[in-house]
Amino acid sequence: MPRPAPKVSDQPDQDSGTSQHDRRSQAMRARICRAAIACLDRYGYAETSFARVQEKAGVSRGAITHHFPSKQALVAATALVLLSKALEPARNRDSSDAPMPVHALILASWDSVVNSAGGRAMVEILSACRSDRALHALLADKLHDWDRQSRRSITRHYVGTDAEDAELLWSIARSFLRGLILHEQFTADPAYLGRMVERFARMMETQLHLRPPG
Amino acid sequence: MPRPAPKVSDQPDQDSGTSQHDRRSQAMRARICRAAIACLDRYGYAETSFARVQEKAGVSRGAITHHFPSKQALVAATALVLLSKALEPARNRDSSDAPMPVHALILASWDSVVNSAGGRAMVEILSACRSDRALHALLADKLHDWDRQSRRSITRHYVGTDAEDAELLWSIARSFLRGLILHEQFTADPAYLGRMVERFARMMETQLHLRPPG
DNA sequence: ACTTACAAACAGAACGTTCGGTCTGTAAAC
DNA sequence: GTTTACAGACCGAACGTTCTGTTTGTAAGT
Repeated sequence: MPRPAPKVSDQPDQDSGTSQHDRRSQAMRARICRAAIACLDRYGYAETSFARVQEKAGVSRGAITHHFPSKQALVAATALVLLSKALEPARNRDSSDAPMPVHALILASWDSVVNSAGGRAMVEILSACRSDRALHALLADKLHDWDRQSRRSITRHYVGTDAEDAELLWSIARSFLRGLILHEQFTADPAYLGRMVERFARMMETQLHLRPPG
Repeated sequence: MPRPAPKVSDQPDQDSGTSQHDRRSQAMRARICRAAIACLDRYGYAETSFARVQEKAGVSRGAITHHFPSKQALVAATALVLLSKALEPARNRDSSDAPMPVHALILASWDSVVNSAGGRAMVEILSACRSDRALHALLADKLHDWDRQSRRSITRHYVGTDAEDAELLWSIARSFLRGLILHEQFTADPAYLGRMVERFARMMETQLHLRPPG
């Protein structure tokens, strides 16, 4: 028995990243995913090709195909990066800091999550999931998990009219903000989107409230 | 002066369709667009190719390229078909019939407009407009016109807290319903979407009301 | 400590397929 | 007889994927 079996999983272990191989590898993956986000935002899922990502990231073709066996695998990995980012605004309020008021939470979600390169890339990915079976197979479970996590995170700090109302309302808010990205095609005035967010936040704070302490 | 100049506009005149040529032509265009809607729904914008539409419509390649010089032109024409359909639920209430209550209006918009093959196709088109410059050029003005028309149609029958509030709220509702199409990727339970629509409608009817008669 | 073995990390050429667009040919309407 | 409405072959480009090198880190044997 000469040596240990080579790593099979493409999901790196918790304690990996210590060796030079792993560190280089992770850095390359992150670099490629960052380029993929930019391409998804600018060109959309269909026009996001290996060639485009390769150019944007400044890496070789082989580097991409080595880490991601297919286009779907690349986009799925990129989606996981985006999802973990999208959980942060709620997560950093979990422990010591006080949660934001509903109005501020919605405005912040729009400004720093949905209406950003990452947010627009995520819309592209969700849209692609509808028709790309391979992508759907790679992402469906992860999206369901993330959704559960997001809803649980909200009910910890906010309440509606009953127990499950808060998560229902927050799902509504997420849907609205996502739809707003597409609404940009209907109006030439970008400020109108801001007015919509503001009005929506005003409506939401009549239904969703900070959970009273204790 | 031998004959009138050949048709240039892809928008048929009001009084056309009388000759056999025109009737056949319009029927073919409608047939192709109907197939395009099905393809956009099932395969998405990127995978909606001439070959797919050709197969779905049961026509030759030449028939498509004859009526639509480019893929973008085909999709743009399809979008116009969908937009005119999406205006109907509000339009048939314009004259004799009484407008629907807010709650019913939202549920009806979801069931018969957004959550249908046409509604999902429209989401694909709006998403594609973000990155496809040629498609954007063909559709931007039409979308802006449609948006104005939709907002005007709403303010005729509904009121919010002030003059422009109703159209703001209706734009919000449209964005939410659109975003809901993409939310389907987050939950394995399709009934959850229905609960979201119901809850949203309940929230909306506290802000948007039927215009009092007179 | 030095060699050897080997797998992972790239690099880049090559592949077959499919795409959107064009181009020629034919039949029917006007 | 001229134009329109199709039919279908054809083309170059771009796509995702696969393949064959080359380099590099690292652990095992000596």
